Amino acid sequence: MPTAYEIYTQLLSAYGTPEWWSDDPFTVMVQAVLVQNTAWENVVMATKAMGGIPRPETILLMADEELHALIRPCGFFRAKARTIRSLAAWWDGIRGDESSLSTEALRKQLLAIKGVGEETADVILVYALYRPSFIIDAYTRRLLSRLGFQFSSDTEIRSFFEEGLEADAGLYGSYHWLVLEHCKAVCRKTPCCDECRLRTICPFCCQ
DNA sequence: AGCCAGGGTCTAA
DNA sequence: TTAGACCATGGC
Repeated sequence: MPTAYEIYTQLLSAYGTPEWWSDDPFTVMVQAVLVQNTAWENVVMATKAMGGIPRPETILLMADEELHALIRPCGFFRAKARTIRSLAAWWDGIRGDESSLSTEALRKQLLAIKGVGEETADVILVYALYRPSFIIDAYTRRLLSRLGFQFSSDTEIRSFFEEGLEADAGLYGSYHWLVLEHCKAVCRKTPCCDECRLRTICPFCCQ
């Protein structure tokens, strides 16, 4: 079985240096909510409809109906609008002094927001706040499963990565992005080829 | 037509 | 503490 770092280097050599989500923290927060159980293309659609993700202050001034209409293509628009509003208020309040808070404290605050679960909290911590908190999503679980790992909980998966890697937000962000690149290319729910069944990371098959 | 997409909450047992 | 229902839309 490969180590967490060996998986990373394989992905890196296969897909090259990954991109960062966005340099604007609030954009990451909003898009992280919009993409919940939704195809990324729908998030792009909504982002364009808004002419870019608005500032938190702007979101807070919008009527529900307006916000609903803008994010409708992403689905679950009532719940997501509420979550985005909560995030806007939260970020508007602590922006600037968040560096004095520990990663765990920030994570706890994020999880206290309705509509923000573990994955979304970790995405925000890594890509918006540059804190190392490993992101575990369906693709991560699927890739590990294909590689032959049998974890019984996300806690175990988190330990596998966080104990096998430097606690570095840049590394965690790159890792998550690479897993995404890989799974979009080859790791669908059903193994798509013999290479996948053989538990090999195969970036070159099954487009 | 039905399934999937970078989830999360709530409820029941 | 875990499983299942539910939330909503767009693409294929």
